[in-house]
Amino acid sequence: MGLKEKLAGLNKKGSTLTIQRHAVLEYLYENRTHPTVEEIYHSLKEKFSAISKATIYNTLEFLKNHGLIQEITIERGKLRFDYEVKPHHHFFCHKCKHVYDVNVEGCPLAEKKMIDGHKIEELRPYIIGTCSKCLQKKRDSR
Amino acid sequence: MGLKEKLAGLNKKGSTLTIQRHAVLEYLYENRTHPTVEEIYHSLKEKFSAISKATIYNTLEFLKNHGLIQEITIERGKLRFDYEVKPHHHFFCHKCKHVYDVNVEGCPLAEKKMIDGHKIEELRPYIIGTCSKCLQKKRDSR
DNA sequence: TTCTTGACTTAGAACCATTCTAATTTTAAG
DNA sequence: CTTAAAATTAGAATGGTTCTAAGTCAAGAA
Repeated sequence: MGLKEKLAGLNKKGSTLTIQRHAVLEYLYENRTHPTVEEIYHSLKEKFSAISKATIYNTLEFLKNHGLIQEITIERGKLRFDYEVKPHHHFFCHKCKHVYDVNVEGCPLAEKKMIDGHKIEELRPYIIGTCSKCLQKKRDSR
Repeated sequence: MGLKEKLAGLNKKGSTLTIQRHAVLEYLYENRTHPTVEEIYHSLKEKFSAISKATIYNTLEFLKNHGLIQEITIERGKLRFDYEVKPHHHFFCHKCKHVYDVNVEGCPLAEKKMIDGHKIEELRPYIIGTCSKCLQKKRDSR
């Protein structure tokens, strides 16, 4: 979904499209690297020197609850966020700490609403390993 | 794999099977509820009043590196551990905070070693939602 | 057995990501 | 313009995890 479309969806009664919210969503739109909260905060701090970390957290929670962004908890004790909400797998390289999107065809959970009587609300298919770049570095260093 | 088998594997040179390590592994063997570090610590504290939290963390790391237990990072900012290391999906209920094992047949990643040039070392297929018990409670309260 | 060395454990401090709080500012509605 | 609700802010508080330095234990060497 485009940025304008998502922004438009926020201008409904009960919610306000503030400059801060606009900025956070726009940042995620432009940076598809699955940034951490810290990264988002530091970048926005340059534009909006008064912005507070609490606002970043509040805004990310707000955007998530409106289904506009996705939370990623792939790395120990650190939150990351993704502009793309369509279900897809994430790969985390424990060497360089990068998160990659990966496409997995034929996931049997893709369309499921329930499993074992539990209601499925969100899929978080995480894969941990060493990414192609780090594998290459290891080869080069031999 | 049985408890005795795993314990036996620890009595090799370079590593020591201490009382604490034995206790942690045994606790996980007996408690398949995907306990948090805090839960493990509190329970073992009753038996071994001198045991330290650092030991719990060290031991869990140690057991994980020996492939004897599995780390679960399904809940924001909290580690959980699982005696079972065979790949299986986990379901987290955001209402009651319980983690359930679920069996998913036909996962296309099950046997894969690589994806997009990245080396797969661990699968963490997490599902978030509302569990059957919490769904039932909601129904009852209407 | 005793000695020595390295591995392990301990208590508590430090760290750091996240959440909370209270005050202030902004927005929307009347 | 006024008012009330919502949003933002700075900084404190929280809480899970990691680090540190000191002490303890275990295994191999003599």
